[in-house]
Amino acid sequence: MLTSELIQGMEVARKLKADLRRTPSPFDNRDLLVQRILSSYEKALLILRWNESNSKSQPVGTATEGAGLSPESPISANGSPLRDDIDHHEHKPESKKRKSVASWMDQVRVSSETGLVGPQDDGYSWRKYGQKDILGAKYPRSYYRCTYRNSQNCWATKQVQRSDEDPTIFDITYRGKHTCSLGNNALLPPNSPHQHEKLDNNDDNRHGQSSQEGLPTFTNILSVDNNDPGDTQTAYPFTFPSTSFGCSAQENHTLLPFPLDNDSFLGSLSQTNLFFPTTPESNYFPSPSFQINKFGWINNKQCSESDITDIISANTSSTNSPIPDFDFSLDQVEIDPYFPFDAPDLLS
DNA sequence: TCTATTTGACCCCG
DNA sequence: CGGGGTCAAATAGA
Repeated sequence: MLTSELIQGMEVARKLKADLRRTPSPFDNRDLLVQRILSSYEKALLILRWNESNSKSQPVGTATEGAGLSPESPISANGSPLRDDIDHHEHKPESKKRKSVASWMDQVRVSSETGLVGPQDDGYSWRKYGQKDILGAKYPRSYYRCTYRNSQNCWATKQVQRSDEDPTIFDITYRGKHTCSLGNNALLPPNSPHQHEKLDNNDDNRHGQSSQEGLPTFTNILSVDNNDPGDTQTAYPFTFPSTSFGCSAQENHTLLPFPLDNDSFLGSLSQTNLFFPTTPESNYFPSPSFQINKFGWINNKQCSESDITDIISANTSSTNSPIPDFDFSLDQVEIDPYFPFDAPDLLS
């Protein structure tokens, strides 16, 4: 039933899309918004299917493909990205058995307009601790850990890998949950502005200035890692706030048209607090404009997971502006569908 | 002087 | 043995 309901909603959204195309509107965003709605449905369906057949293979397949996750992206590809996590529990890494920590991937696309950057902030403060050339990858992978690892025992880490095929896309794999104040609050403003830049610089600069990339567009993709044992997955509740949230948060912004209420689906989204759980962050949004249109926006994602390894990917977006990530519930995984796939249309 | 990044070495694991 | 992830000394920047 859920599936059929989703399909139905998707169909309606498609009709709306077609209808919108017939009638020019002042809002350019409309089409984009509709596309996002569709993407959310697609993701929901994918997830649903995935859970049903969580067995083994990648569930995500379809979804991601659209997104453009590089199939080969090391991250996703690896069979066991999960393994790596570090033990949170014990601060000491030594334990041989690593407990799996939740991990999820985000893809961020930066369009190059401006030149800045690479992937951006997700609102947390990260410290780079390594960079490696990855076999088969054109660009090196950068490793970051939470700046507050020592001071607050926050063991969250992330890896940033620029996509070979599309240098404007960065695959970001997050591992572990933030236990630092930023994480808890979810969203404190990123205190350190520097980080943003750095992030970008690193990856980009070295290898080719990516800096060209600007901010603006991103795509997010959701990917799920299969690695996990199927069970876990099922466990997660997925919520997709994504798209909506960007909008919702900023309500005023242009995007208004966003129909949150209608669908159950959307409705659910709205529920998710993800977005602004703590409110304060809302302020952060970079700029008012930062919404969907052009600038970056932000997405967050989070997931938390229990001990099982899981990976979920969500999207992140990047923009220069600081954006907070929201962490919230651990139990749930949240995914932002922001834009699900890179639908070419959408972008640009 | 302090903090963050760079980068080669080291370690673990398949 | 080699790849991927992390460490940590050296270095850069504020």
